[in-house]
Amino acid sequence: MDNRVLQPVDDTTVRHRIAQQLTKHIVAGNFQPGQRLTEQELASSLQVSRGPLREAIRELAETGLLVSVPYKGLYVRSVTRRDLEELYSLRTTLERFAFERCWEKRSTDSLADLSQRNAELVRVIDAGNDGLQAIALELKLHAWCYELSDHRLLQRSWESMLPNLNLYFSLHQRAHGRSGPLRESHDRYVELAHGDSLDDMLEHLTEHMRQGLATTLTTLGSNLAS
Amino acid sequence: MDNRVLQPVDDTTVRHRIAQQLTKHIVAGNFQPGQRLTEQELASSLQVSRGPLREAIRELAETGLLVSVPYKGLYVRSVTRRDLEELYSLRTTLERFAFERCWEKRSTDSLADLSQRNAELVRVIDAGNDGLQAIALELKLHAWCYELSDHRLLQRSWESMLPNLNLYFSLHQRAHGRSGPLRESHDRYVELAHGDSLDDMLEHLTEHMRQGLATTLTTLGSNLAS
DNA sequence: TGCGATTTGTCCGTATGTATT
DNA sequence: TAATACATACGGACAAATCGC
Repeated sequence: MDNRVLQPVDDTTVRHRIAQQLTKHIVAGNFQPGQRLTEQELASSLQVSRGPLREAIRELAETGLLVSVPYKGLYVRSVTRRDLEELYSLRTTLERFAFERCWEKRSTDSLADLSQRNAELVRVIDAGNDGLQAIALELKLHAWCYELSDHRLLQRSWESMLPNLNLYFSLHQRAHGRSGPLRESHDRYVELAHGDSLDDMLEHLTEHMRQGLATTLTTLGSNLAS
Repeated sequence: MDNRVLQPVDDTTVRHRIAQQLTKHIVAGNFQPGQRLTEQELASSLQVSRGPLREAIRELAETGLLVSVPYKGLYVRSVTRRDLEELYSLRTTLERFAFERCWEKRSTDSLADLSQRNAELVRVIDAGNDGLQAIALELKLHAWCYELSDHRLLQRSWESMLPNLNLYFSLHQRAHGRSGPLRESHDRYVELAHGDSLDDMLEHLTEHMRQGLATTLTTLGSNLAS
């Protein structure tokens, strides 16, 4: 029942803690998109030295949350319409692939797991007071097919998309006032995942993504950069 | 005519040079797969301090060429059959997506560019004395659809696969004696890219990948780890 | 055009934590 | 258990590059 949404964390290294802290701050909106960050500020505010901080910066730069330009500076990623379209289209491709890969691997246990994830998502949505948690649970629901696909490289790709998805959803929510994902938005998704037609699943998945992009674009609207 | 295959490099930072050097050494086989590396050795042999070295290590660890286990050590990636299958399957998915994306963007200029890349590949293969160059040119040929797709995130995905593909092909070549890609292996690929049927292109692409994986697996055979 | 200030990049010495023997 | 080797982390220093004046 506990079910930590966050990945089991290595608290062991400072570098990793810094990376998590930075990710959290960016997603939570404590930094403005496009804002410039200086290492000295970060180091002193996070109470760490520049060494592990710079290593953590390299990791976040790989996922795209931070943009590092040699000798010029460090910037928080700014989200453009193009970024959203690219992420959604690539994610659609990868999630379709994940379902193709996991389709034959489905079992009663794993399907029960999927339903469980949806139930928890619905529960938190109904509670209605923790949008960030709802976002995390929605992503945890979508993670199901990647985990089941048993494809480590695909899993890595998903995990590299995760921070960006978290950021986009979080921006969406802050723009839209308070609203996480819709309550029934994944019922058919889960239902089709239980069913017999992979084609139906893929088609709905594609439409689900298209819909998500559309609402995100309209909601964010003028809040997008460049 | 020059046409540097390698990306235009920032020589500006030591960190970047280290990352390139390490990549080159791993691909060239100067390190054994699974071999443990110590920072001090690397730092002294590369004549750099541990600071930028550790940052470069983070970058290579993200692409998978190096595996870093906190407080234990740093290891050169060892290639398993599963790794090959995963990379080929994911690459097939992404390259199909790239062609779908770039299909309408094709022009006489870009198609001439593609033919040019194939011509250079064939020329180096015929010369027959530079396998690594042939590998680089084959990858440059395949990069065409990613570049034309005008999808930065997809492009990034391709670039993160590149070092691994380089490594696999290089292993293949060292196991097979001296042999780069086959001379006519991409003629039909290029021909279909000029054609009118996206479906035919995608089908051939998928088969091309399947074939590549098969030959790689049989050639490497017992040289694979675990 | 140059100059100074700021910041990133780099190096080194040292101390601590961890794994392995 | 102790000891060794190494990764990790810290802090200070200097060099290099960028930006504003």
